[in-house]
Amino acid sequence: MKLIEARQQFISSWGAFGTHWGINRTMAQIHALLLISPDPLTQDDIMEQLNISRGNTNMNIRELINWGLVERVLLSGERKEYFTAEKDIWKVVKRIVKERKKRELEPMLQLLDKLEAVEGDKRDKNVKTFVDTVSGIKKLGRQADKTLDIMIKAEESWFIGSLMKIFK
Amino acid sequence: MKLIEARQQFISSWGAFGTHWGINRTMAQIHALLLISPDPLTQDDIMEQLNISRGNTNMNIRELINWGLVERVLLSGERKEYFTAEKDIWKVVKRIVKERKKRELEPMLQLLDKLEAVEGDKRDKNVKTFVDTVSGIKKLGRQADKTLDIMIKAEESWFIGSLMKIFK
DNA sequence: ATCAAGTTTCAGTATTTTTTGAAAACTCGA
DNA sequence: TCGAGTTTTCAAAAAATACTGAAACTTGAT
Repeated sequence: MKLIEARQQFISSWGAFGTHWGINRTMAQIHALLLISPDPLTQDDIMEQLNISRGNTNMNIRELINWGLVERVLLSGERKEYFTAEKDIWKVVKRIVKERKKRELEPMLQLLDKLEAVEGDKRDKNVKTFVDTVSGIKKLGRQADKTLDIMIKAEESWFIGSLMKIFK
Repeated sequence: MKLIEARQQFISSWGAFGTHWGINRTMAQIHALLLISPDPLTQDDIMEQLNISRGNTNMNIRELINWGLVERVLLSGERKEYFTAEKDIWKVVKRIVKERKKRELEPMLQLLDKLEAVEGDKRDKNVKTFVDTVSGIKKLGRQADKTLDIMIKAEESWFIGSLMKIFK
């Protein structure tokens, strides 16, 4: 397979992959493109390579910057802004985990705390089932929260090494 | 907070949560409703409680059954089908992990194997960056794959216990 | 202060995804 | 075999989401 074809396939699969995880196709594709580009790219480079409009490109780059996956680079003597992606995949994963934890897991746990304190007699099976379900999710959620915290701080080598030992 | 209100909030948040993870709102809400219902429900119960159409209800229940999160129950003497959700959250998580691994992670790893073998000279920095990126993702992906396999087989108590010891 | 290069915004449009509802198909007792 | 009760399908409609392109804005050199 030629490089040009392989790049195309990587970008398109990364886009499709993203959509299964609540990330929009274009954002994932821009990320993919930057991941496999040795040098920083301009907005125009990205527009041209992915065949998307200026507005779309701009919005999605901004979102990637919010997620901490892409950064602006200013090349001396250049007026244009360049963009580059973090290439260390372990760092990328940690960033994503950290953001999603903050945006989704933590608010969910807060809500569950509130819901667990529902009024009512636990002898009512509706109340009992509700409280038991909420408690169960909360317990596992809290555990996940702690585990992810440690993962976020870990070095890749340490992380993989530990897991290998622990998990058989 | 009254039970009725708490249930409503749980269902609606679970639905919103789902949409961030590539799961459609209705499917997540039906799952939520079944999780907090002590007894099996019929299609009509679900339609009524969530205010959705028969077709929508039917398709999403079927999808939940495909995921192994919900099962049909036949009550003796009843013509109607009833549905119930697995209540053990650890089992639910394992099922979801197992399915998504099969549907998404494994195909991605296969693709990466193919892409890594791209033709071209590694002294070309475009080739080098591409291959390095793909290899990096593959390496982490394989690790995740192994780790998730072990998690899928694990008991909740063992899992939490181990993590607690290892991670601090 | 002006201008040109570059960036951002956002109303309108297009696309994708989800939902509806009615018809078809199925199921089983009489 | 019939038919009432029930489930399933799917074309069309609605809703949600993403994308475009042109105007507004920003920046920095002259």
